[in-house]
Amino acid sequence: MLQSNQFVASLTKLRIMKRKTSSQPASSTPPSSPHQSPHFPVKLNSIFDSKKPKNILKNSPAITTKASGEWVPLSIGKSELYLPLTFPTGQTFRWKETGPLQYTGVIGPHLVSLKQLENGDVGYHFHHTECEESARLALFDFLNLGISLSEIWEEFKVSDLRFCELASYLEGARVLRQDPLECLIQFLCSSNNNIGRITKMVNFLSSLGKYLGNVGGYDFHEFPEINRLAMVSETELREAGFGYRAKYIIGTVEALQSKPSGGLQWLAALRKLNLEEAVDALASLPGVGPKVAACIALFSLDQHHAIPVDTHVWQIATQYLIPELSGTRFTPKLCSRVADAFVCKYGKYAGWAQTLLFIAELPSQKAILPSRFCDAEKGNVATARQE
DNA sequence: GGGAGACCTAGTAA
DNA sequence: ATTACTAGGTCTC
Repeated sequence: MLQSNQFVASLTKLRIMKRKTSSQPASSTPPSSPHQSPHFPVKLNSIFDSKKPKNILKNSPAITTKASGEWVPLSIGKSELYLPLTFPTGQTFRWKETGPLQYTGVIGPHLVSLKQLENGDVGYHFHHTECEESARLALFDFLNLGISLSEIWEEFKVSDLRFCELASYLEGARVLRQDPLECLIQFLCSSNNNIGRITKMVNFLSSLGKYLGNVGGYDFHEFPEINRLAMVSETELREAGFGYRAKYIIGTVEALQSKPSGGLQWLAALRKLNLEEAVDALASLPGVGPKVAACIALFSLDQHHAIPVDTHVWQIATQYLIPELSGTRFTPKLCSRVADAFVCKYGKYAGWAQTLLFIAELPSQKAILPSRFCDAEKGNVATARQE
């Protein structure tokens, strides 16, 4: 078992003690944006504005914020959270890079920026929030700070030499605790798709939510509620480039609306089930198969040993975990086989281990890893491992 | 039960 | 310049 008590304790302390210790010198970086803000078809917004002028885009006079000012330190250090290995690695498509080592996103109703400070720690800054205290709680929750990354990594390192080596280069790759609805809809968009287009699709849906502000050239919105999502037609989604996933969104939103307890509550309840039950429940939604279900389970439902098995993970697994299957083709049936192998090797937090191994396979990371980590990838020609 | 095909689309490789 | 294939899969025969 894992003892993260001290860690939680220190966090609690952090929360309780009003930082009277004069605020960090804070490397403030107003996010001047070299980025151009993504564009969405504007027509949809106007269409729906007329239908339901409610809380959609009631853009209070454009709050254009800069994350200047103070970065409040989380006091957890880089080993607990390194932003570039946590945010742009496929867990969420809602956060944007708004500066050097700086990412901005929305948690519930709160618009927040995070920045890796010069001392390695992470600082946060709320742009738009009505209650600083609840925003902070939401942030800690979202960052999954109740779990000590370094503690669980210690166990992985002991049992796996390769993990140990990779970990020294890829410190701070944390698993987030996202909102289940947001996570579900995002990964519905992800099937058989690439990050660029997924991001575009997620941006489109996000823009239906309440506008919160602009940071670094990006507009940020609360994630739209189920009823708001239900107002979009399949045709509109297709026109927005969703392809066949349009009907997944429509179908899933309808299914959620029809839940007796309400879709939100139904989703929230999945956090209390065991992994298999949660995955089965998710898979009852159109467009949710084993891979997507595992992503949602791991990234939003506290199912820390869920393993999203895709082609990459299949490669990893057949190379290092179940070499007897190397060379064979990946089929959905083998999903559970792979997942089992990961859990067997890494235990309760296998999903967290998988996350690091997955990140190590990304082209962006391969580039900065010593070449010996890449050798085995080409094929199993020279699987020269420790023998 | 499980193995092929089809499905949207943009980007890259032949 | 076309064609084929891939990319964080799922659904349907």
